[in-house]
Amino acid sequence: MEFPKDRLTIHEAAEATGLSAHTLRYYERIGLIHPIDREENTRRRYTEEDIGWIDFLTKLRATGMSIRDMQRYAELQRQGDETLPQRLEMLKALRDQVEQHIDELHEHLKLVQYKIEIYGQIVAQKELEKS
Amino acid sequence: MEFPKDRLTIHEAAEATGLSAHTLRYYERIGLIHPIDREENTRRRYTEEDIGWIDFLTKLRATGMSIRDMQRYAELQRQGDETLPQRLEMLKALRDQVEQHIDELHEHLKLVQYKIEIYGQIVAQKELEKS
DNA sequence: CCTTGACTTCGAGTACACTCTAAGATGTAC
DNA sequence: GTACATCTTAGAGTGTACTCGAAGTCAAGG
Repeated sequence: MEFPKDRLTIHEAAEATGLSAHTLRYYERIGLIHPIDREENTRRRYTEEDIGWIDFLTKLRATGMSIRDMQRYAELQRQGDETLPQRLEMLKALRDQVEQHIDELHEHLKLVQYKIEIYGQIVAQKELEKS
Repeated sequence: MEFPKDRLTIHEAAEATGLSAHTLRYYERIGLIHPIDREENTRRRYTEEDIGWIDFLTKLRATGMSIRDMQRYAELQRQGDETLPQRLEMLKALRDQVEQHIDELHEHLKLVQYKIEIYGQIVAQKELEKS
């Protein structure tokens, strides 16, 4: 068995974040995640803070931010507090994009909903005719 | 010059739909669009109806529907009215997906907004200190 | 000690959705 | 009728974001 662990193995981190171990290594390789500490051997051990950062990344991903932009954001983050204004700008741009995307989805949703109603009526009508 | 045209060339169709001529041919090749009529020569001429269908496709795309699913939908459409129930099901599934996606975007937007506020305060504070 | 299995790196492979190119045919302008 | 632009097809190439595989290392259990 192991020691009481406040730090997660790569598979536990994968479990916790919803990413695969492959993807976690990939993200680290391309600089989205800082080099994770290795404990007592060559293997990665993830802290709660690491998991928090990865969760934030997956949320950025889910908003549609590209890997390239996430790399840029992570790089700024590593450079410390003097990059706060740039990060703020990135987040504002992201917010605007996401809001626009949501509006567009609502627009398209209306059309889909309209088609559902039309098709639904026709299908219901045919059901009636059959009986 | 040409004859009074109620039908669009591929570039006019591209203009009208926001897709490229390349993409229009590609969509036709993979069966998203039925074979477009060729008028007086070998060249495609798009009707208003064609444009309408392509607009619908781009809206489906914009909701996140995959090319594969759009192929399936287009195939059902070609098979005629007896496939209405299946198409209805696809649209309902799409609607649910899009609604879920919008909810998720709202969730992430909240986080981004929160960060913007925090970072905004810190940045504003630093501005004050400088002066 | 030796097997088993999970970890490591790093480069190759995959899926998706285009996007472009080459080679040839055809239409339009002078 | 001869440039020149624009169309055609089929197939190759691109960008993005993973995803996998091979080959090697390491650690615990029997």
